[in-house]
Amino acid sequence: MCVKAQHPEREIAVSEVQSLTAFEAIKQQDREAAKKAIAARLFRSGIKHDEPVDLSYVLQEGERVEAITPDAGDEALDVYRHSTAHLLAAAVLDLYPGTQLGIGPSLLGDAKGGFYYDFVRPENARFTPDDLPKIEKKMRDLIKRNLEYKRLEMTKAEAAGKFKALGEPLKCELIEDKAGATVSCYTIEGTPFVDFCLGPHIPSTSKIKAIKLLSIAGAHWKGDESRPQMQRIYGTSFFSQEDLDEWIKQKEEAEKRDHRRLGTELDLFSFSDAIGPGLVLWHPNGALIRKVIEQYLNDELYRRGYSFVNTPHVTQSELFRISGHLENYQEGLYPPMTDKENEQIEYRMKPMNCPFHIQIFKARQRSYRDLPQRYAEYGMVYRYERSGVTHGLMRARGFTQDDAHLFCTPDQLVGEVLGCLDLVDAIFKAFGFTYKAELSVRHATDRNKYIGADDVWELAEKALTDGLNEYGLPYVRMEDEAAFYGPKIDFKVVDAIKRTWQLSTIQVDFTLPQRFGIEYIGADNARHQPIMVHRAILGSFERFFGILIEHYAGAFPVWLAPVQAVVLPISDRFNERAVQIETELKAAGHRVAIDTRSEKIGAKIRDAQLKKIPFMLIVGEKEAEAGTVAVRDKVKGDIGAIPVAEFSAQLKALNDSRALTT
RNA sequence: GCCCGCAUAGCUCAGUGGUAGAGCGCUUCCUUGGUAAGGAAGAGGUCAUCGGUUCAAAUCCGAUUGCGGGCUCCA
Repeated sequence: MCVKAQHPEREIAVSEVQSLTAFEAIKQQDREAAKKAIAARLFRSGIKHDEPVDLSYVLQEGERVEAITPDAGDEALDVYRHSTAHLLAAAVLDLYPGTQLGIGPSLLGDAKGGFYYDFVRPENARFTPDDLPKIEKKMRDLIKRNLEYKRLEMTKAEAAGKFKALGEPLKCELIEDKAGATVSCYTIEGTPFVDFCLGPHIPSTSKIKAIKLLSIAGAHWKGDESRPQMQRIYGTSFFSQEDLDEWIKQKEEAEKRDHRRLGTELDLFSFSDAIGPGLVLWHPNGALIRKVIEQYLNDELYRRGYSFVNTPHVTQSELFRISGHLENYQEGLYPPMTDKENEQIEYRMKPMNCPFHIQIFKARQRSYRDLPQRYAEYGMVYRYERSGVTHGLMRARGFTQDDAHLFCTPDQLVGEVLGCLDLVDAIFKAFGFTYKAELSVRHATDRNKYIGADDVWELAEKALTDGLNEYGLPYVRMEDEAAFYGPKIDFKVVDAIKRTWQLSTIQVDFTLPQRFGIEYIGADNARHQPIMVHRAILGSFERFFGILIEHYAGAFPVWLAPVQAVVLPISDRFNERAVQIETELKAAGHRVAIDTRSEKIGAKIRDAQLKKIPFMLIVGEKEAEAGTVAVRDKVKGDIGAIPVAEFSAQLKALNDSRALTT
């Protein structure tokens, strides 16, 4: 057998060898790479094979390999963490015999950790947080012993028999699910651990350099709530202690930005047990920021030909029976209220605004000349999120959508899509977010789960695609991700610490116009069904505010800051002058506060810094005499004294341009 | 809804069966100062709620509520 081992740059012919392993092949080209390698990338007839392979893989004719070394990024980390998950399971089996194994994959780019393994302990025994250090210690012991990861290939029947004997029914179930005659298993030498696993894995435990177990969580087998719940242990691992430390540091940084913590510290919002879970109280500072955002949105919407509407928070259930929500989203609705005078009638808190906007459309006869109609509303909706899923502002039971519904003719659809794209772009830029677009279309062949005729779907998809192309916005096409009622474009923003959040959506809907029987009179004097577009930019004000708080780490830019500048007199002697300055700036429309406490200037500055106020205006002897303020920028520090009017003009410029930095 | 954990002053948190603590914040007084903490005194708690064990419970047990980490769900 002649096997060619190859380096990306230089091809080296390898002489006749028997059973050349990936490791040996790599070693012949590059001893250093072989030393660092944790797995190998396999090529068959020059084409990269789907799955990477173990270093112990025996090369077949026409195959070549490259080393996967720690600097290979996610590809390497994936193998490495998967192997760490196995190490975790081996340690658990060693410490807690009789534990059943679930699955143990690696996770990449996940805040929860780098891997997990699911377990079931015998006789309802449970892991507690105290167990984590013990397990971690055992993992380190196993690392020190440099134990080999071994791959075993066998028939399905053999594997099933093996796991049955081991008392691993869950593994047997997984094997049953797999197609194909042969399956692979992995062991870690010297431990009781055997796993049904595709691989590949690192050659031995000593490759693992830095580990940390993070948390214990409940998780259902195969994510199915009707199946028993298991205990999941989350952990992470890195190629070096430095990388792990860096990750921990970043995690701490994210925790410092937690909107729930900052919401309390900066007095932005709260929840009250007296009111109920997931129902937000906007405090003056938070509500002010929200008003500023709303005003900005108002301007953008008016300019783009939107009309504002207002609709009630409750409605007779009938409305949502017609829309189909009652049937499909019963679980997510607050329970009904019965009419006091007629038991036949029940009311619901509204989970969506669309049927209300449709009623406005239906309130009179519409001509094609009236279209498009663009109804916008900051509509508060109520969804009964299951207890245990609410999460600060990010997941609330009552929230306010920046909702709009566009009713248009088929010809107008592309234009409306373009308008939405332009709006999305303007708004995300104002807040300093970059973003990505995803076009979700229906399944390529399976059409059963969608409603609406093919030609309408094609029209809608074409309108969205044409819009994206005409606007010049790159996008990812997502097959099989469309809603059952139409295709959509979703937007994901990237925040200051590189996390992504889904915010906006533009959805074409064929269902509701049909269900509610809305129509317009066309130029042909016939009745036609309008096309309806749902669109939200921020999604919900509550969630968007939470994201903004974390994005800015609580330090809002001037145009959003609840207090834009605080006047700090050096001593009581200058309080009077300070009040004058405060009054003058307030009269000019700025949001200004004053600190007349009998504290030293250092303390006043410190407090203003902690409140993240953009500007501090210090007034002492010199400034009082000269009619100036000594300006201290929160970020840049002391930037010198200028006349009050000049500061006012500068602040106005920053505010009006919605500058993100000073 | 489910699994695990947590609940002590406005906030952050000590307190392992025997009369409730700290720092910050708050109030008052002193201090009147030049770019991230001046000093002193004081107020503030049915230890989430309900029940149980005990001579005695913040502390042990059970339930409830809320919060946190996950699972699941997300029109």
